Amino acid sequence: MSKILVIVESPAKAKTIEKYLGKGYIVESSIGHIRDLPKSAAEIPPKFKNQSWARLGIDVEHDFEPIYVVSAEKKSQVAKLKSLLKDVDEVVLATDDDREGESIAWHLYQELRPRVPVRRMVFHEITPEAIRKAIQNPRSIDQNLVEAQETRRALDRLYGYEVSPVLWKKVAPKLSAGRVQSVATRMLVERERERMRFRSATWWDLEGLFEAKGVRFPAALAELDGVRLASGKDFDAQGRLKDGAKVVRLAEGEARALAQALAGSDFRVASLEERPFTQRPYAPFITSTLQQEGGRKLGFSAARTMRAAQRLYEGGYITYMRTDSTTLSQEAMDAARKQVRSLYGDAYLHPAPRTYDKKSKNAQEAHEAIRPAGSTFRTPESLRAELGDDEFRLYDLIWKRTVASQMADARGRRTALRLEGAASDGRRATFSASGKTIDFPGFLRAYVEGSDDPEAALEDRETILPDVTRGDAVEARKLEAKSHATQPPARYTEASLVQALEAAGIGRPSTYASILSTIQDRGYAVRRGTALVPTWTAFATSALMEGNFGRLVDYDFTARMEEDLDDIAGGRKRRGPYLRAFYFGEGEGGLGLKNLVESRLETIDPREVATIEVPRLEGSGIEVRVGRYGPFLKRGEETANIPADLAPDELDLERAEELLRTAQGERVLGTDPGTGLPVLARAGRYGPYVQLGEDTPPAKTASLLPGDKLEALTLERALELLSLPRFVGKLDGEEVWAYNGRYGPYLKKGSDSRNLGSHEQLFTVTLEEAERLFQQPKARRGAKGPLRVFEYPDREPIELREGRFAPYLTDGQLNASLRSGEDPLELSAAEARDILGERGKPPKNAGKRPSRSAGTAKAAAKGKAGARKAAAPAKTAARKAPASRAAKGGKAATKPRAAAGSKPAEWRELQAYVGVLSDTERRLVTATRGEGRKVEEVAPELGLEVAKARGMALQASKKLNQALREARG
DNA sequence: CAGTGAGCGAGCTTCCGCTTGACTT
Repeated sequence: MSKILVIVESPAKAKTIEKYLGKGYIVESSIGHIRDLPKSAAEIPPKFKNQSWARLGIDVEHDFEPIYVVSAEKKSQVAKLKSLLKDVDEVVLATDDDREGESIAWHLYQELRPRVPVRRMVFHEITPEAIRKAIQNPRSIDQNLVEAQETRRALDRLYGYEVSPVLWKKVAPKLSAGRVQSVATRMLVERERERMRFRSATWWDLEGLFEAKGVRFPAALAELDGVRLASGKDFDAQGRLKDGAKVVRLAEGEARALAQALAGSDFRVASLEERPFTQRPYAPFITSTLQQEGGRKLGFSAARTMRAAQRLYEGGYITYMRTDSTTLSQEAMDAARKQVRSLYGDAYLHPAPRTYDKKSKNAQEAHEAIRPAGSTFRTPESLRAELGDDEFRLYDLIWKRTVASQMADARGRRTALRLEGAASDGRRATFSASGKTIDFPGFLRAYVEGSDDPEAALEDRETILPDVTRGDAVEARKLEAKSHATQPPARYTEASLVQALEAAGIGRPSTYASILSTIQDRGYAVRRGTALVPTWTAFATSALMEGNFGRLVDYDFTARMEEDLDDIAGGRKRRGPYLRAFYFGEGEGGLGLKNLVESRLETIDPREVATIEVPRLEGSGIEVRVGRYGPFLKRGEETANIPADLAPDELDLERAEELLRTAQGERVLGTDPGTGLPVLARAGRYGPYVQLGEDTPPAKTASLLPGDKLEALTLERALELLSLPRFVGKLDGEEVWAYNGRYGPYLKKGSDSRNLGSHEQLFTVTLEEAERLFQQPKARRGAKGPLRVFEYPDREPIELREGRFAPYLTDGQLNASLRSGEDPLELSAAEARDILGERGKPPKNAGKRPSRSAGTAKAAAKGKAGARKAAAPAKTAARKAPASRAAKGGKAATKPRAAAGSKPAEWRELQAYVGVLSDTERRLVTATRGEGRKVEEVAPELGLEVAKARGMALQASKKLNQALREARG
């Protein structure tokens, strides 16, 4: 008997199908994609490593030929499939019937290279008949569809891997950009910008409680003397009444006076309108709506909803949970209708089977809607005992929604009632009340959709009005003036962002949940309650993207891409030309990503990118910037960290001033008894420190030591820190001092120095210990020694040393760092030799450059290409290099000094270069540094604000130092 | 976003979309 191997994507699906197919069939799964472009350097096959395009995983020079690798976690599955292949006579590739599914089938074919016949087929429904029918109608792999997928993959890779590095260099390392996440982030940012520009308007009205025929009901003032009362929709986002709005706007006093004037008035029914309505049930669940309702009704995050759904699917309780199709199979339709009839009766059944149009853009519809599995739906109650809590609640939701989708419309009436009364001042007031009566609940018996807006949900409930007719008297029980305010547009929640992305055709059901975690993991958004609040980093990134890669964050970008992919799938376009236009800019309207990125790397000024526009701070001289240590405010030389829990739209001028006043972390600890000067704790660019005196420059500063916390610092400890350096004693006639330095604690004796083991030793080290330390050679090469030494008969020994970044190997000529997977303890001599041979490199700075300034180095490296714009790129480079180092968790220790080894220059040395300064700068520095006067005193004479003068003085000093360095060569 | 002296050495971060465990807590 012949055997057939059927390969599907999901193991759970494989299990189900195997049951239906029975003997003669082996059903296995690929577990999704089996191959992909290499993710990182470690996955790139060695033979491509030297190619300039290797980091992309796509040979952009040869028609965008992709490199595919079987990722580590799929290797065992691929091996399993290969071994199963040996014993079968035929292979059936039954992956999903969409672009990705077709591609998986093709990759399976490529990777497995079966020697037996291969057929491609698709199931749209998992029932014995449907599967048997599919098996009888095989087709071949659709190469155009595969090509469309490959195009999509390449475009996403090129976008992500070309643009992300721009962010690393201009904003912060490890950030990312991508077709989906960058648009998602932009949506959050744009909404927050609206909120930041928003000005609220307030108005007043009257709310009354009326009674007629024994029924009490609320009604609100709608008109005054026939003119409509202003309400929220009459105001614009600036809090102004819209042009041409013919309305009355009541102020508080007027509203209260009117309430008084109406007290005791007679009211009559002026009009009564009744309109019938019907309401259709909602479409069965797809991934996005399931996530939305899971969030609204159950309070689940998108990820939690999907975890529960996955378990339900694996247990065979529901159909596949990653779908964009609202279609129910015939089997499901029958089951739902049967259940409606038995649970609610024929009256509740919609006369004909209901179908729902696909509603999302770019839907691929490879699966059916999410619904209870099987041809008979099990009721939630019957599963109570066997399901976990989350699963039960989610199943209940799915079951209700599916059943409701086949039920009858709800029918009811909406009534609008208007009441009139005359005020004592002669004005005529009209109140309106609305009611809603459900005559026949239909599907509402089973399911009411949740809402993001609880107020709207409340209004949705049934409201009963008394059975009155025109002219009937109505009694006012209570009349109250009430204030209202317009609200800014609401922030996105996880659910509403998914909805917005889906509406724009961006992202796929399988990725919605991970999009949300990506933008949170990258620090573009944080959750506050259910709301997603964009961070300042998101503002900086989005502004960069909008200003420099506008087309890539266009909301229609994906939509246009999808059209092009459809053309490729339909054979009307080719992958090559399309990608060449996108990447190289060939052809009309081609984007030309490669050149765009190159030119933007030159032109984008990181300082500009780091500065964020905040409308409410315009003209105040206060800037918001994102720096290495997070967002901060800046006004001249004053700075203050912006607390993480302050949402961008909450930062107004008042708050900003307050933050600057009590600069975060900055506080006065007390007074130094010795000098009488105040002791301040502050957060600086090199971390927290304490400062003696309020002047600029302060009398003294000292960094906090590793165990110290800025928030918990005491005056006592601060004074201790400020007491450094400590005089330890005299050795050989020279003074020994204990310093806390850039590279840690150390002892200094004349021009000689030694590291100390711990910071506490600064306070405890004795002269005897110091003497011993100075007797030992300097703690460099010899002191630490290699971790291990590998010896070889035929070559120099190789040493394994502890490095600043990671352990590394060296033989004196070549060095190579160990990578994450390589254990320094497990390493063998042979491996060490291989590693050094494979990627050993001679030291870069073999004692050539006097300056380690990154700015100089980068500018120099740019050489010919950058010569034209030498000034601008140099500035760029100077800032970005320290940024990338610092963010790695390295402290100030790795910051390069502009001029190694130079001491702060003396004024008399600098004086010679005042020619490089402007007139004002020169007068300022001469007065402060030359004559020792205070900035506060000099500033008014020069017509400057003190803060500005401080900044100028600092700039001037930098210029002078720069000039001095240049002169020294 | 403060100032406080030394120096061998790097390699990586990142995309979107298809799928589950294998890990630990």
